[in-house]
Amino acid sequence: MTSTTIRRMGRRPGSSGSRDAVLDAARVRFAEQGYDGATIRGIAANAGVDPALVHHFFGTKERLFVAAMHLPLEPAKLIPELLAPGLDGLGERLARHFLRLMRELGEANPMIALIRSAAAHPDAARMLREFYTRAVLERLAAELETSRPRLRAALCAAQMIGLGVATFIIGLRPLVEADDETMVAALAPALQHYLTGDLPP
Amino acid sequence: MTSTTIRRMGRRPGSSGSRDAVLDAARVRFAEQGYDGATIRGIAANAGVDPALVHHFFGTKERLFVAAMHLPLEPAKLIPELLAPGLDGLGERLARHFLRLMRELGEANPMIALIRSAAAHPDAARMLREFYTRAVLERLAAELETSRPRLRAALCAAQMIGLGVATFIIGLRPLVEADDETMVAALAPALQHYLTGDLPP
DNA sequence: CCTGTAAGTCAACACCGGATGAGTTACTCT
DNA sequence: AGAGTAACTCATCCGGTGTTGACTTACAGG
Repeated sequence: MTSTTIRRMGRRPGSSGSRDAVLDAARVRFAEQGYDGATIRGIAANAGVDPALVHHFFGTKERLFVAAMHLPLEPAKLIPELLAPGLDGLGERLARHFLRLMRELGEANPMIALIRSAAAHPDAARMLREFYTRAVLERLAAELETSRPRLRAALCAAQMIGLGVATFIIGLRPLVEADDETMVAALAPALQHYLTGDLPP
Repeated sequence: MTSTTIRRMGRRPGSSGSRDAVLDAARVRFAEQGYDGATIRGIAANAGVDPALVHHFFGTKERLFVAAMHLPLEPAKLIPELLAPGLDGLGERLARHFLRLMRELGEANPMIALIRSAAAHPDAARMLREFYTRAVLERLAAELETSRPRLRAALCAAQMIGLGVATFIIGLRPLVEADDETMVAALAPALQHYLTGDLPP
């Protein structure tokens, strides 16, 4: 696991990419263990670097966390793109996009990291809530031409969060083993119902 | 917060109920902070008791956890009860039961505690997975007369887990504020679709 | 009454993780 | 070439945690 590279004092020749190595390692460990579970020492070891260097770059564990969690997501582009073809089939497009994203992010999945961290760390919960509310919920609500758009967006979010938790954190086998097409077939109608189905006023 | 009761050495006269106080406090703190976040000292303080007494009763933090997490659920009774009236309306009955359960459990909710703990603690994830698989999924699968019953049960679980996380851990406002009837109207058709809708073989 | 046992406290240990400050080496700019 | 700064390591501190062992007080059974 920890590479047995020889360490010496002082700066290395050339550009080392240590900063990025730390960020990558942080993403993986935060995703695997959450904010509290991940340790600076562990992240540093994965990055092949002294723990103090992490502090040199990022100051505190908290600042490292927010630096590592910058999502590779552009809701500002994504949402109009998903909405463009209209409300018909939106549930399916959402399901497909979500599943693809989960697969692509792999073991350094910042969404899983945030959920894991939110579990024991109210600040992370707040980050997640505020990010989602501002970046997704409000934006989607503005473009969804239905009743109670915020509630609908939140219901979709809950479904996708639940899928992530059940699959990647709890590891329920039927979900882990299901292929994407099956999941799309299962999810799309439910999401579509949340988005456009009848709701009491 | 911490009561300023006078402590003295040795056993107290009468029956103190300390053991139960510790269990109650443990349920609350584990639910609020997860396994790692909750501390023996904190639990002991809430119970108005010395930390060492917790060890005296339960030995280790882990054993306290499993003692505190014994769910007030009887899936063996619950599932036949929900299934008895048939597949029609099962989604709605499930939704109603789940929402009522969540409300009743309040701040000492062991399900939230388990999810929080599972986030950073693989053992808790395993507990949750095994409990759910054995007590709910297999039992439900045995009685659900549809295709792919395990996947269907897991999809329902994912939806309910997601609702719990989004509402109680992340705190998405539209979900926190929605009344039960609205939630039933939203959830029931989705759950019903998971249970009896079309799925690829 | 007396003895074992359970309930209860206190003080301390050992460990771990975040943080710090000093010291070292390399790049960059003038 | 020289000075300043950034990258880097080492040793250490400090607080918080689970856990332990010794000790004290009450209860229950013979």
